[in-house]
Amino acid sequence: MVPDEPHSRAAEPPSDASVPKVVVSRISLYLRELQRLQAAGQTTISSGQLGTLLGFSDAQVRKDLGFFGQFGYPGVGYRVDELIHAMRDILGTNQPWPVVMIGAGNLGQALLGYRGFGRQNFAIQAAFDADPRKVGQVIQGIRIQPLSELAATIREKQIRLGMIVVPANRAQEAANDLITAGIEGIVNFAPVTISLPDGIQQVSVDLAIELEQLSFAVVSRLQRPLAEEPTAAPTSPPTGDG
Amino acid sequence: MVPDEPHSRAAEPPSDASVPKVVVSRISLYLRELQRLQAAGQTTISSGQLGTLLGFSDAQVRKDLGFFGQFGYPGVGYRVDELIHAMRDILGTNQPWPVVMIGAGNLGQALLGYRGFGRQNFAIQAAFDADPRKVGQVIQGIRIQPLSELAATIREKQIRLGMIVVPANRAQEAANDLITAGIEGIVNFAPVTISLPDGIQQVSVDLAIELEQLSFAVVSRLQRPLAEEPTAAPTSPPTGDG
DNA sequence: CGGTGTGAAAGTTTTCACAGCG
DNA sequence: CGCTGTGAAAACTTTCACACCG
Repeated sequence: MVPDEPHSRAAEPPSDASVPKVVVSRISLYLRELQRLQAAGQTTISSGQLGTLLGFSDAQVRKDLGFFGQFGYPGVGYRVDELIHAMRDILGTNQPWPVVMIGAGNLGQALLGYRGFGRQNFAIQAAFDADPRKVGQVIQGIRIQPLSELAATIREKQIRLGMIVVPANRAQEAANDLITAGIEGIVNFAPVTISLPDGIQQVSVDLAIELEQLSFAVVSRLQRPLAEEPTAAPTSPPTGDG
Repeated sequence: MVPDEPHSRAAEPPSDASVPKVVVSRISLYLRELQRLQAAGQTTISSGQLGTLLGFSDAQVRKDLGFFGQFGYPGVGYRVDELIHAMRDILGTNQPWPVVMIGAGNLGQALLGYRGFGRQNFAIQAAFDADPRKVGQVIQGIRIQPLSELAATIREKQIRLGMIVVPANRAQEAANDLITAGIEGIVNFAPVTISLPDGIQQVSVDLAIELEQLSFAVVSRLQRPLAEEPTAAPTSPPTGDG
């Protein structure tokens, strides 16, 4: 327990050692669930309830939160709205994040229209494509711009995050363009490894790999003797509003 | 070392304990890189080279492969084509996987046209939507069907994997439909936790969460003192053909 | 040599268990 | 009471280091 700061409850910066990635990914899951509970009118929740909804132990929920501060009330649990605010502070999403996209193909166009970003304070503010036939088109209210305008737009709109949605053989080039323009973090949807300078953050999403992980899970379960597991029925799932 | 099987080199089933998920996800990355190297004409690779291309240690590459069998030649490394074949055996992608999709909105339509699936032997063979205005439309060569036809189609086409690409409030319902129809694994793109019976595999992709992980990484780096890191230039990345 | 495969050591994450609090 | 926050123990993952191989 920290002896100074006798009253503060807010999120502290990750005071000394860095927080494991897997903890941060669970924070996002907690937040998503809490937002759902908030919309359903629930005002407090215990670590045990929250964990059960997501398949984690109560101790894991508490340990994860413990990396960032003290948010709970002994005997009561956590106040949902407070915890949401704290987690958004942790993740940085109490502030808006304008995002730039490179690649306006099939997938890029779908991302331009994806409703899930706005709620977490992300907004694609500009989109670029190397194909002159795409440039000038307006998709989901965003005009596709030529790459020559990338750096100026990023500067003017103060954009810090980029998404790469180009074919694999163009991805490194797109990354280089983003870095040159001063971007600080990249989500890469191209199915290829890209190299970035130190200090630039990246997250990768490879859709085919997600399916591979699933096919592995399916075939490896069949090869295993498959013990216990009494074959539950898919009728009513836990709707989780305690 | 296994004393029997004096000659076999092929992938063994995960003989006793289960393989950590993180190992399987790296296997997918190794495979992706190996396929790129194969296309570039490289025929052998060492654990050190492969690791360097992906940012892992040589020991980690060898340990990961060690979960599944022995694939290397001391003093030489691994034969690229052999290792690709072995990894596809491990992941299950030497066989074709027909896939069913529920939800033909923005994102679903983009996934119907995504070229990256075919190479790993996945093919979306049928797509469904609850909206009668979508039903009957042909998108990327696939006719959108009504949900009433789901079970029959899955049976006829022997489909084992499903993708959920519906809004959050429909996702559990879609999952239940898939389970009832006999699907064995689900990729869930809806931003909500879904409950499945034991034995049904799932993988989740939440696009907003990916961006959250990125914003966390960006803001937490700024709060940290940011030691060392001599600021490399984004000029020529390692193209990796040793 | 150059490189694999693998026990043993080191490091990391999860679970346990309980003092303390409203 | 019921639940948090947190050290300590257990479980797991990564790195080390080296025998062995062609």
